[in-house]
Amino acid sequence: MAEIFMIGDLARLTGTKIPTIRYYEEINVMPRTERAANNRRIYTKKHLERLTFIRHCRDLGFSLNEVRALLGFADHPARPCAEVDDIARNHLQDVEQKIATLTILKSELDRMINQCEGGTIEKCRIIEVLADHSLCKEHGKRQEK
Amino acid sequence: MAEIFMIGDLARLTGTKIPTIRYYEEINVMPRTERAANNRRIYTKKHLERLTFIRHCRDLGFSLNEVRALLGFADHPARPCAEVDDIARNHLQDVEQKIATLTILKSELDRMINQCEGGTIEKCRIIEVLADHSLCKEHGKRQEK
DNA sequence: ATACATGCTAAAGTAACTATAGGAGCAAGG
DNA sequence: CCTTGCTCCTATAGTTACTTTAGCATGTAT
Repeated sequence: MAEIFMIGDLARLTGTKIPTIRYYEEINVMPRTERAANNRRIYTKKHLERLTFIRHCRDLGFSLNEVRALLGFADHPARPCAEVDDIARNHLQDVEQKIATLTILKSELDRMINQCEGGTIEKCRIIEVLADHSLCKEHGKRQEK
Repeated sequence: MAEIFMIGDLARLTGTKIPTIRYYEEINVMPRTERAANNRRIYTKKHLERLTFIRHCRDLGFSLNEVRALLGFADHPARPCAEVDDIARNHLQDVEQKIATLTILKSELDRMINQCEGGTIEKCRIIEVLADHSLCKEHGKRQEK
């Protein structure tokens, strides 16, 4: 039995705003769907999965272009590995890089927060750390792509 | 002796593009400065420090509005720093969540690549992993501000 | 029958820049 | 003296990934 969803259902189930879903359709990240007699979009479980996938990727910091590439994997599961291997490795590197950067970021935030003793701003280490680049362990490595 | 800087100096010293500095001025994150006879912006060490602060915040993923708030705090050293702490803690949570999910994604990519030995990726679980809502601890809280 | 929710399209607005066009000021080289 | 090259200026448009608004049609509940 084919379960069907309206756009609002997808929105609720994935935590995406309705115009965003329509936007994804416009830029061909989500496919154009069938329409009901009243012109409303009709979605299936496949669409729900695809949208969930897209949103997770976005949450993880992939650009929509990267998401398009990742969707490429999902869309052609039978493609020979050789064609895909490269892309996969690149994405892995991407992910590793992101984890690394976020980990550094986390430790800085940790450090900042722990040094703050709840006094006044005058003595707030957070502000101090943010103001003084030399207190930052990692520098010179701004902007990835 | 008052050291002065031109916009290009600030750009070099902070790793910011020149149009970005002008943009910061336009949106009042950086102040309007004095101009030299030839209409060029003149900056001082204060400006350099402020820009460094801003860039550091941005690198750590704070929005410009958050930066504005942080700059406001920095300007009022006598106030309690609980609010600063709050902004930082919220941000830390975000970052921790992202690391957790990326780590799952990484192991999935690892697995995909290792399993790929000249065959096909019939069992591409990547979409399942990323489409699986249950792997996402935090949901319903997409979109912070 | 009349709210009120839900859907549609099209267009404009937002954040945080980045890029492009066109032009001025000034030092050094031929 | 003139041109080349560097840095600066303003103003405008483009980019990414959405969000908001306007105006209207349809569907469901009372």
